[in-house]
Amino acid sequence: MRTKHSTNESLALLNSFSLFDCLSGDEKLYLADNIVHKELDSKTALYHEGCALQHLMLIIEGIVKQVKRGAKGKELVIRYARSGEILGFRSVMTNELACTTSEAAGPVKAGFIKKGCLLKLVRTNTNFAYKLLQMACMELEETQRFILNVSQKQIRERVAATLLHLADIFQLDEDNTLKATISRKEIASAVGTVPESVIRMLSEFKEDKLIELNGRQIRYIDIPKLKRMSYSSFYSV
Amino acid sequence: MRTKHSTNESLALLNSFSLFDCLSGDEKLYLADNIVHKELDSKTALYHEGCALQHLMLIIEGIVKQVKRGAKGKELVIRYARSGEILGFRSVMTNELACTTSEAAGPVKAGFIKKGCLLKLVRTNTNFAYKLLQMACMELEETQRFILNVSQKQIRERVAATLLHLADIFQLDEDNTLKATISRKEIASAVGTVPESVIRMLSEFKEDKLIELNGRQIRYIDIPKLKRMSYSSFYSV
DNA sequence: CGGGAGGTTGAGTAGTATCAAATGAAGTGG
DNA sequence: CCACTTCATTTGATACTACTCAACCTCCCG
Repeated sequence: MRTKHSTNESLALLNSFSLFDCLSGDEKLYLADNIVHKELDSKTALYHEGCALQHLMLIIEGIVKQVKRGAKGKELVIRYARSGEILGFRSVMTNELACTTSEAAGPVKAGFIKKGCLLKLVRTNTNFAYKLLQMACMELEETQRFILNVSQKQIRERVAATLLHLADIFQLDEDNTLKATISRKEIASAVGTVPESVIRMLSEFKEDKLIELNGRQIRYIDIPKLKRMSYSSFYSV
Repeated sequence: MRTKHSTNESLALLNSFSLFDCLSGDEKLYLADNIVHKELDSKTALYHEGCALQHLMLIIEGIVKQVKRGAKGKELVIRYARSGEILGFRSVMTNELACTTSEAAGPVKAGFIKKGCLLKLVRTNTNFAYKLLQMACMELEETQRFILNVSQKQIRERVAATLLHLADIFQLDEDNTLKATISRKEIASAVGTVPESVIRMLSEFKEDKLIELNGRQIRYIDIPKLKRMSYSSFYSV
């Protein structure tokens, strides 16, 4: 779904992304005029693995789940991106195919910026290029930490870490309940395991009074203990 | 060990890195005057995890092993970088601490460029910033693929993939023997497992006539089969 | 010759995945 | 409102992978 927006609205949007701080007024105006706003229903894909991306995407509102498909079609959630973050710059920058699929986890408002439009700015404004570079580097570090997580930790620690990460991303309500209902299968994809293993761990955590479960609702009881459990996690800190 | 080099030598060096293609003559000159050449013995560290890096490092000759320390001190080889590649730009760009340790795998010649010197170029030459950005993005993709590898594949496939990767990095001699002798422990770190598991796999591979072993020497017999084995590997292709 | 480090092998085991079955929840259509 | 279907979740039993631990071997060096 594509919606119309005034230049002013688009400008305000740009100003809410620190990435664009370094743009001049003219540059912002140029960009603002070239942003297409879209509202996406839950589970709609912003782009698919294997496609050549033509746009950089700004998440204005909502959460976007970035997924990578592995052998046997087993999915792995690489990252949950939230409002203020951007998507697709890897493929846009390198001209290579997207190596992940991104889909809305819940209703999402996003801004699409044409590749050429972005590249023009990158090539004329060094500070902007520098800022993007920093972003890429930070994402790189996160990803490298993630490797240790998946390769050296046990399921118990990873489930704990994932729960904390989900709390951080989707937030908790006043009752300490996760503001999102996520299927066991999806949690498994984020942990890097199968749903059964997740269920067993959640049951254990419930037994140990770390969390309470009510259908898909998860209420966090003992967050400090979860943190200790996920020790050396890249999620926490 | 630090050695003196003429500006001309340094210039020639810069020209061998495609990264610097986009620099003007003056910029290259500036950089050339600010490169410190070092020759490092095997196992010498170029930098340590947890340090704030003050230099970008160019690998002029040799292989550098990038390692990350996990829980219980278990090491994981994130990457083998070869001549023509650069190290340390993540930390230099983001001002964050190095999240890996890099050490020479065999004798290495490297060029060190001061952080400030590099940043000056990044901030004045957009094409250069863009090029660095592309590099970061490519490394990001590799790292993401690596995640799938470690998280979804079995040891057998990962050992096969690692053998192929090692062959790619260190090259084979006319006898198809790996031009490097690597301890089982190090192979294990690259695979993400313990030495015993590596040994068992290597023995199996030997049994199946995929490789021949002679102490630390590995001779590759059936590379196509190894490739099939490591299917969907990020190393091969 | 003794000691140490790396390498190899085997036995035992912990941790996960797989498979199958039972339960529960959410429609759907009569 | 109730059967019927379908899908997600849960639980149990079992298989298997890969790690741990311990013993032994081999080579090298003092």
